[in-house]
Amino acid sequence: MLDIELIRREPERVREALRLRQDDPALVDEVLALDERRRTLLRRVEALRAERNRVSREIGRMKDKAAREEKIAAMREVGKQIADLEKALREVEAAFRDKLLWLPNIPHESTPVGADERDNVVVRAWGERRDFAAEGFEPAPHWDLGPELDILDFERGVKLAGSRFYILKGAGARLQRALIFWMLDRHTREHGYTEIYPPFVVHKEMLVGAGQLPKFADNLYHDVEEDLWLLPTAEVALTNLHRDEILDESMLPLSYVAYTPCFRREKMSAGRDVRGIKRGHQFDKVEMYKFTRPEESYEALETMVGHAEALLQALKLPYRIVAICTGDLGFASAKTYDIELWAPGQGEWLEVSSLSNVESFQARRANIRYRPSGGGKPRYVHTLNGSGLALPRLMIAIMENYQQADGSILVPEVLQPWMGGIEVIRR
RNA sequence: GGAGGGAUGGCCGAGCGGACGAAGGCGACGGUCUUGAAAACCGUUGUGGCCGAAAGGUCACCGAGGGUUCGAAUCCCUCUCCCUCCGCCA
Repeated sequence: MLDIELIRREPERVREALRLRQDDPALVDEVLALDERRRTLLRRVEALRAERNRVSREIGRMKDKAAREEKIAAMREVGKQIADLEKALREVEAAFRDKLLWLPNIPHESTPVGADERDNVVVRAWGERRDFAAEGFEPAPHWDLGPELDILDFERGVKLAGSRFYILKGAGARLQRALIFWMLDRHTREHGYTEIYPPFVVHKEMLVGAGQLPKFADNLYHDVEEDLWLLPTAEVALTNLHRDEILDESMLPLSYVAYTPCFRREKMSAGRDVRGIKRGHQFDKVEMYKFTRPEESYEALETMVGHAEALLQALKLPYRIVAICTGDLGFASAKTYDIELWAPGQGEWLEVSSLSNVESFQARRANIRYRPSGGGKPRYVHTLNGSGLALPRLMIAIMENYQQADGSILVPEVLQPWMGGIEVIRR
């Protein structure tokens, strides 16, 4: 959510932000019009309430019966007016808040300007892509390797839950578990994160707080009976950990990491990436999350990118870091880096991590503030989120990059302690 | 799922229709005193909105949402959460 004062003060800046995102800037003017109506009504209601409060206090002290009745009758009228205005105000306020929730974040000045993903900028790359031609064989895609090795079963996944569901089996399931354990260990022991195990379902308000609702309702699963919503990412739970709290500045920065499954309906991606495990309705992810002071959030973003990179370097997987341009930027984000891995089998770059500084966008929605050490008014924190890392795509990259000519897959060295002695996955 | 009890400021806790944004205590902060500290004493100590250049004014918030009333922390209704007992269950 954006600061309404900023929108009032610099509407053109907000309109420009929407244009940069390829969104319609008219939303800004709708918000401003509602804000104006809201304040007009507020002033009128409050003036009447002030009068009622004043006269009611008088009535309490009055002895003269007739004069008293007269005042009560007058206030009864005022009460009716107040009730009418309050109803109008409630409606305008609801509309105002709703509109405000549809406004995306303002891109940071360092976010590259561009229309769509073609304008994203590769900021650096690490590692050498393996030369399969020199080794004399064609790398196979994971959707062939997995079933061949009996570690991946698409048919039975579909049988249980429909398309876009799959089963990991044997060494495949174990490899994913090894990755989760190993990543959590690195983040908690070396990168200073506190591990969190959250509920996998949350109240609707948590999704509003994190920015998924109202705009992305299509992509979420929810339980109608209890109105509980399945996490599309652990970010939703982590954002709301400190909802409605005023933190001490000395507590900041707070760094959390959580492993959770993530659930997405993928309605909007129907027909895209249907092969393999790249885009499922359910996937696992280890998520990093930080609450920082505003002054240090951009530094924290770079640090967090480093934490994700450290994992890929340890896994010896070649990757590149991409700065997402304004036209491709996520709704809540001011600045985002994606980390992409090369998948030689299916021949494409895979996004295994998306790391964003959303500044105070989520903090405003979820009301997360901190008290400056020197005293003074509470201020909104900045929050950052980043995958560290997403499992299916990491699995794809490992399977396809570590495959051998005979169809077996080597287990990356750092994972071997977690694999119970398995060094090579073979039939 | 059934029966009963509860939810008040950073914490504890009073208030149960009229000057209550809320007694009292604790904690925290500032001051007096002291070589320093403690004790004692004095003072300060919530959040948000609206109007205003500011000073200040005003509104709202006593779990949440409705309602009754001239007036609600206090009365009524609905919901949520917590506690105790019973039932059921990984």
